Formats: sequence, structure tokens, C-alpha cells
Amino acid sequence: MAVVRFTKQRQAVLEAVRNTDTHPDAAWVYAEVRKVLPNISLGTVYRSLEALVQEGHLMTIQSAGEATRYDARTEEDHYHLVCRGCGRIFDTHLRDVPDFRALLARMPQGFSIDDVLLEFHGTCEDCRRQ
Amino acid sequence: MAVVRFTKQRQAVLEAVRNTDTHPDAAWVYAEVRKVLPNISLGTVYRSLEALVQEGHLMTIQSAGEATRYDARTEEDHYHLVCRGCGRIFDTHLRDVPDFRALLARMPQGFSIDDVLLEFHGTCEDCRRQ
DNA sequence: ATCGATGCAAACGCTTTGCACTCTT
DNA sequence: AAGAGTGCAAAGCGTTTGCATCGAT
Repeated sequence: MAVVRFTKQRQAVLEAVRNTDTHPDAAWVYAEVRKVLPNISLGTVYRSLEALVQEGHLMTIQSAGEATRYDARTEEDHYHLVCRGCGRIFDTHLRDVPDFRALLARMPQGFSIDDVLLEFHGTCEDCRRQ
Repeated sequence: MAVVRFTKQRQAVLEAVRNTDTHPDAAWVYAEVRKVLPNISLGTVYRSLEALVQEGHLMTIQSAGEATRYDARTEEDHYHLVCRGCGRIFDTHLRDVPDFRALLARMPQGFSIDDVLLEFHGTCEDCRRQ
């Protein structure tokens, strides 16, 4: 079985993502963690991020054609607003968005749903002013 | 203004995507179109696909970490079931999925929504049997 | 004749991986 | 001591781009 080791690299990666609300990508995490662990490699950052996602400590945000971004707020049921202007990602707790998991039983074609990808793309207030 | 030219390459790319329901990626389209136009380049395929998306003839499907896939059925309001086992994409006309566009007026933070990305990830019937 | 589109190949950006070494367990 | 994790560098993959040429209008 997989024995997970809590190395300082993996801890630093998790802390970096937890201490921001910018939904950073791997390159940002790499730069950030380097301030604490100057010798950490980009490969280790990727491997750590992947492991942390698997363990449920992080979730990913896939924006078309861009680098994968990470979010440490996995417990709350929130959604992402991706701004096409500045690339920033905003969180929202849209009460009006229905619970898709309740729909799983009605899924067609014998398909069993593990995950629902729901993202909103548009323009944020700042970018609209221009 | 942009004068769009209807070249045989662009037509062949559109036909290739229209004549399949496999939601192909650029490499598949490239191989397919080569049967008709043996000299077409991969760059042209990408440029054609991009142009066709802009013109509204195709839509894209972004599956985490995979190649962008294309769909010629843009008019119907359907959703995609992405199988994690075999990678196939199934269409569904889920009547139960609400119309998100109706929610736009209630969006928070002054954010204006252009597009809603909604995909279901799971396992298809064939893959579940194993 | 114009200038958008093409073919080719090189380059790009993000991510993964092979390997020898390190350090947690 | 064992083997998961690391650092490094090279490679992988999908995609984009520079440029000379072609061809639709």
C-alpha cells in the first residue's frame, strides 16, 4: 500500500496554495515555495500538487488552453467565475445552482457520474470598466 | 474587415468533424482530412478549426489534461458525458439540467457571464463491466 | 493584384519522466 | 534498511507561429 510521507516540500506546496486566494498555477507555486525552499524543483512541485489533489487537499481548475490552477478550498461547495479579461478566478457560493449530484440517478446511457465540471466564463467588474 | 475565404482545406476540416460523432481532436481530424487532401498540414488543421469555432460552426470540449476536442453539433443544447475509462464522449439531452442562462441576472460581484462550461465526468456502461 | 490561407518546420508552454541520490519511516 | 520522495535535465505532447509561397476573391 502507498505510504505517504509528509516531506517539507509537500507541506510547503500545500501551505503556498492555502495562503492565497488567487487560484495559482504550478509556476506561481514554484516561485512561492522557492522563497522558503530555494532548491525545490518544478518537477517536485508538480508531483506534490498531483499527490495533494489525489489526497483531496486540493482541487484543480481547468481553464481552456491555460495552465491548470489549484484551489485549497475543497470542502465548501463553491463555483468559479473565470474572467476572460484578466484571467482572475472568483469564487461564488451560488445558492441558485442546483445540486447536480441529485441528478445522477437519472443519468442516461448507463453512465455513472463521478464528477461535475461547472465553470462560468465571463468578464469581471474591473475589466468591464474598460 | 475580415474576408473569409472558403478554401478546400477549411471545407474538408468542417466535413470531417461533421461526419463523425466521436468528438475528435485535431490529430484525428488531421489524419482524416489527409485521406482527401494528402498535403494538408497540421498547422492548417489547427487554424481551420480555430476559425470554424469563431464562426460558430464548431464548438470545443475541454477535457482536463487532454487534447481539445471538437463537436459540429452547436445548435442543440446538449451536454457531454466524458468517460474516464475509454475517453469517449457521449451526448446527452438532459431535460433535468436547468437553463443556466436564466441565472445570469443573479450573478454576484458584477460579473457578466459569456459562457457556461458544464461537463459530466464518469464511467460509461462498457467500461463499468470490467 | 491583393492579401488571406497554406505548408513546412521550428519553437512554445505546460507537464511528465528517467535516473541517481536523499531522507522519511 | 527499504523505498517513497527529490533534484535535475531531457523529453513529451498539444498547440502556435514565422516565413516564403500559393491561390481565392
